[in-house]
Amino acid sequence: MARVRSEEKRLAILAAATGIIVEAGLPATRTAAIAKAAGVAEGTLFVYFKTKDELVNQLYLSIKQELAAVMITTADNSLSMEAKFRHYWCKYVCWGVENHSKKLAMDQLMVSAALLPEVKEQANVPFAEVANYVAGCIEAGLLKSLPVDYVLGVFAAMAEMTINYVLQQKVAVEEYQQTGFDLLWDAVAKR
Amino acid sequence: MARVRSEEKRLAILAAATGIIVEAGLPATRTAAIAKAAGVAEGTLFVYFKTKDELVNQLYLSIKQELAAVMITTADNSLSMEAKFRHYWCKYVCWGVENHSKKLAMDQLMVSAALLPEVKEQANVPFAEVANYVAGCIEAGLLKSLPVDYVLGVFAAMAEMTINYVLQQKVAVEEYQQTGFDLLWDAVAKR
Amino acid sequence: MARVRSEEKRLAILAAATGIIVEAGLPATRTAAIAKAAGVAEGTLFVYFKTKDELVNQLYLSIKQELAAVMITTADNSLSMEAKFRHYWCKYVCWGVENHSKKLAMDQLMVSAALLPEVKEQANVPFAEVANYVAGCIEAGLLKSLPVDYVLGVFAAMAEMTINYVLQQKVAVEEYQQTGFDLLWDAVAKR
Amino acid sequence: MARVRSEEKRLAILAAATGIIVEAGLPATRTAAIAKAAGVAEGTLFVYFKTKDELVNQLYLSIKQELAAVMITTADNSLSMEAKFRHYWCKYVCWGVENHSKKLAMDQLMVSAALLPEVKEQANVPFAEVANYVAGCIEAGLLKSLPVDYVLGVFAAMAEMTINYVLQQKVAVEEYQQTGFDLLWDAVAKR
DNA sequence: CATGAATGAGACTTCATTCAT
DNA sequence: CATGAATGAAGTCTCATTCAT
Repeated sequence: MARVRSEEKRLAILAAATGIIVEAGLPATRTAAIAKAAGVAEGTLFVYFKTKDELVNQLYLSIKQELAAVMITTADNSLSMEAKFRHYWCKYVCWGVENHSKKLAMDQLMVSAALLPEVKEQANVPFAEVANYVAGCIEAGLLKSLPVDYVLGVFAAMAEMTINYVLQQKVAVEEYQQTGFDLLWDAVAKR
Repeated sequence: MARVRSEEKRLAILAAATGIIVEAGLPATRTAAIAKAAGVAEGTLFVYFKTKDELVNQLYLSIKQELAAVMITTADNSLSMEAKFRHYWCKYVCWGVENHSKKLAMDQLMVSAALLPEVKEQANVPFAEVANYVAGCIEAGLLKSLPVDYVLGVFAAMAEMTINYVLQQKVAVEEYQQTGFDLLWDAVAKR
Repeated sequence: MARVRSEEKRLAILAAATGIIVEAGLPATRTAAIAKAAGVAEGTLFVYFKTKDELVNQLYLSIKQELAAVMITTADNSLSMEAKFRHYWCKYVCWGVENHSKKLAMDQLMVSAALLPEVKEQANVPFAEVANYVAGCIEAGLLKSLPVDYVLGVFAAMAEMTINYVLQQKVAVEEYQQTGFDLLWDAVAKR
Repeated sequence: MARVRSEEKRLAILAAATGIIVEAGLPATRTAAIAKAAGVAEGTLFVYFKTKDELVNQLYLSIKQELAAVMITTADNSLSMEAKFRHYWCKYVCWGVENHSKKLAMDQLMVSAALLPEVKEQANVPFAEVANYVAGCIEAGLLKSLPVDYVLGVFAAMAEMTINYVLQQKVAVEEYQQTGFDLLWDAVAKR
């Protein structure tokens, strides 16, 4: 990390980057445009992020961490297994719908060659709790006997798809959050 | 008469582009590199595609059309409804696993700002038959009462996810083709 | 000169070049555009003119020769000295107004680095008669004692300027042909 | 504070462009060559001029403004009408002879398709005073009753021609400055 | 000879990054 | 640290010319 002076500026740059990536796509996102949108000089951006690639990686991390926080820190341990599953699902979908830009920026970042594999891994660390929880559900016979990663994949794929559907069709999030969960549950729950 | 434009060269360029996009990512894919890999001069690329963006759009179209052809032209009309659903699924997943490069290139193309909305739409035309079929299944009470687009979304999301899983985990496609379909069917079939 | 087959095609190319040079300017005039406008294939242009530069030089020559022909071959030897001077002037101005495109193309060609000095000289040969005539007028005391080239320069400058004025102001050529000649005569005639 | 944009560099670029345009012609003038001759990096040229075309237009403007300044700011209001006319003439011709490069560059710029009509117009604004003065001379009966624009056209055509003659024949400017003015005066003055 | 696909040098311009102020 | 002018490598695309058909 570069010499950091103002966390506020760092966040402004990340936020500006998010917006421009969504509007223009990552390859067409110029550091100059990010700087301008963040209200800092072109050179200042490089005080906070050594390179554009570092900015991309940091942005990825920050968004993933935010999502993890939303899903996990709000989880109530007193919930039943299915209720917790539903909790994770709802938080994911709602976050995506409410943070449209961050979600779309993620879509860009995930296919970027600039994204380092180690950062990708690091970004998954906060989700370990979800993975553990799913593993528990499988062990408990609540979910089908499948690899944890596959179940997580189904979970994420359905969530992403549902977010996209809600945003594109401009339907109410509540309805498809419910419907989507029903499909997901039917898919993965042991009968 | 002068030399005639060769479809062979056009395809060589598209194939070369696919490979390089997968290796380097779309933004880092240089027209010079594509031309060289296709075995033509740099200028020749622009004889076949006016701009790099047009090449990108044509590549998107060609891959989508190939997938549609694989799914649809092989479908047997004598199949039962569920069997046809399974047929579509298997063809999709197998095509993705066998055409790893094209699948990964698509992932890049789909988030590209160069991809024109009209081309995106055009690429969906050949899939109309699948959509009609799904609508029929819903009407027949075989599938849950959901919007056709949502079911198609679930179908595609699960298929893409399964392809990725097979490729990343290097497991046998047959197993997850089967497993994946079971999940999908449990998710969307009316009980 | 290249292998010539059809004089008709050669002239079509020169005519097409004239038009496009006027519309787009010489640097923006593409050989492909000339060929298309002339109704021949791109390669055919190079059968008639080895290079674009040769085409430019030939075009310059052909226009200058046409102007010379118009001025000189129509001159009546029975005319008085002043009348002949006026004849040359009128023919020049009228030709320019009636052959707007050729005149404007000349303006482009004359400042082109592609125009060879030897061709420039060669283009002046047909005008020798005018120069001789002017020399005679000076010797005869009709015109001021000035270098022939300077008088010719004044003649050409005034003619070009008058042509431009008529074309830009869209006034009648007859009026300024007359007015212009009066100015020219007052300028160069010995009082 | 960062480095400040230097007028010096801007002028160096314009001067370098002038020289290369004269040597090579406008179409063969490369931005890389201009930058090198100006002693700046290739990219720097585009800090001062967004495009090559803008550079061309700015150069045209700057030369025209310099000529206007030379002609007008040195004019003495106590001069008689004819003397002022002579003053304008002499300044024009001398400027052209002394600033050979700028004069030749202008010849290239004037026929360039890159030159915007609005810039052409803007370049004429500083010459309004000359036009007004000529109008006054006509009204006062000193000059023939002709449109102001036509008289200005004759003036410019004769001046340009005289400059060219002096430069090509390598004769003394003083002589033809005088001779030229006499011709011009005989041409436009009322007898 | 006529055609137009093929060529590749080279043009203009962009943009991440540096560094003088 | 903040600024934004300066940099120059590198990218896309053009176009005069060649040459297979």
